[in-house]
Amino acid sequence: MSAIKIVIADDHHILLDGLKAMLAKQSDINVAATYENGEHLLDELNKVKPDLALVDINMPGMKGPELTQKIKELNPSIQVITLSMYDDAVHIMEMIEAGVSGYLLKNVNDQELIDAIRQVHNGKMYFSSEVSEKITTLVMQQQKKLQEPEKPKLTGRELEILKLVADENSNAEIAEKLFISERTVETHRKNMLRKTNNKTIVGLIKYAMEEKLI
Amino acid sequence: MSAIKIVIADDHHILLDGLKAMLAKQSDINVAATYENGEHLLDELNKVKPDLALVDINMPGMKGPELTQKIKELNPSIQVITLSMYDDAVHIMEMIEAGVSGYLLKNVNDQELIDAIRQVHNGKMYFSSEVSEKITTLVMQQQKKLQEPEKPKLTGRELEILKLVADENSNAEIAEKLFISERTVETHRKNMLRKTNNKTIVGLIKYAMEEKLI
DNA sequence: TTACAACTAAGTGCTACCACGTAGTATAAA
DNA sequence: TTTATACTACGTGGTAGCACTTAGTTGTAA
Repeated sequence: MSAIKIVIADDHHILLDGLKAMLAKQSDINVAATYENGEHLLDELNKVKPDLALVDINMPGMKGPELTQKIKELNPSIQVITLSMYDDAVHIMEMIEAGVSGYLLKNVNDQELIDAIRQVHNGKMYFSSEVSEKITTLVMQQQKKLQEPEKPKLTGRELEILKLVADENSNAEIAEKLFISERTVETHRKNMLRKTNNKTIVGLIKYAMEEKLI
Repeated sequence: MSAIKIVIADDHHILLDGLKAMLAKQSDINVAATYENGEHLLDELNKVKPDLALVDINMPGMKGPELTQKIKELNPSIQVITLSMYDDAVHIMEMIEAGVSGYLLKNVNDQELIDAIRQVHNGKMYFSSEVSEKITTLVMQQQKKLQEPEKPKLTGRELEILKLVADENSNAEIAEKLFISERTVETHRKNMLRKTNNKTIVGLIKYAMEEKLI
């Protein structure tokens, strides 16, 4: 079986040199080329024809998600593993959506990186443990959201009145400002309380602030 | 003038190797030792007697701030530069408080790192531009805070009542729960309104949420 | 020992808000 | 055309909250 041909893009060339040296020691891995940015990697992609690309997530110019997408567009059979210093949900999700097969944090050790490369080359996916945890949490949150009853939507008029209430206007003042009857203002308040499952205006204000409505 | 004797602690040994190789090329810099964690560095500090320590901020075991403090305790003349992948205010401030002379992000290029080492060795401080910006912002926020009228402080009892109010308890319910008179509850509410410059409970709840009191 | 802050408590009267019900009009969706 | 939603509006009655004031007790700082 021939060596896994990989290319690397990382603007941090101290790391790049280290990676290259370390991976060169592996008989089943062949570092075909390294690049300091995504554009150069893309330029040579069709010429080099790697099996796998190891890309930094945060480079000057093209960022990880965009680079990954472009690699996948040019040749979907090329696997992409990202090396990231970010373990937050946003970065992870962006990269997964872009089509990475692996997501490693930059504090990864040699063996784990090599394992990840081999595993991804065998058609599996690889995420370091911190990243896996984040993904699990995200999936759970997503499911929880789906189970939750959808949030009550306030109408435009109701929001208008809510803002005035939050501004410490009395019902009489609101009625005056909106040229409507004080009764109407009360009706709107009542409807909002019902929709948001609150007993008093206090709960409504808390709801509004949590939902950033005011 | 003799070479600057430095030691490096970083658990990411790919980076460690790269750093060592790169710095070794500088005639005025002598990498005396490298360590994979802070404890080892401290153990040998008195033996090696470096001029300057380059430390990672996030290592297994002892973290950057603690390590920096200990280095400074053992020998205040040793300068510390940290290499961090975090550019947030909390990490930066912790390291500055711990006594670092430089704070560089891990995407630093060779020349900037070398410049930083030389500059810090000459008794100056060095922060990479992103870090400087953060510090500037922080200082400005601090000054703004000082100019602002100090926020009214609510007493413990008042906070207790505020939380119950925010939980949609009526004054009567609060009185019952706290074994005090309803009058007293009213007095506390009134005092809070006065202190926070609010007319109604709505403003007080908004204040409490903004200040994360509830 | 004085002075102050915090917590407690009370009286009185007003009114803003709430509960509950009813209902007409306009607009958009089915 | 029917149905649903949003917006409008009114009545009645009850009460929670607010304004304004005064004041005793306790702990602590000066």
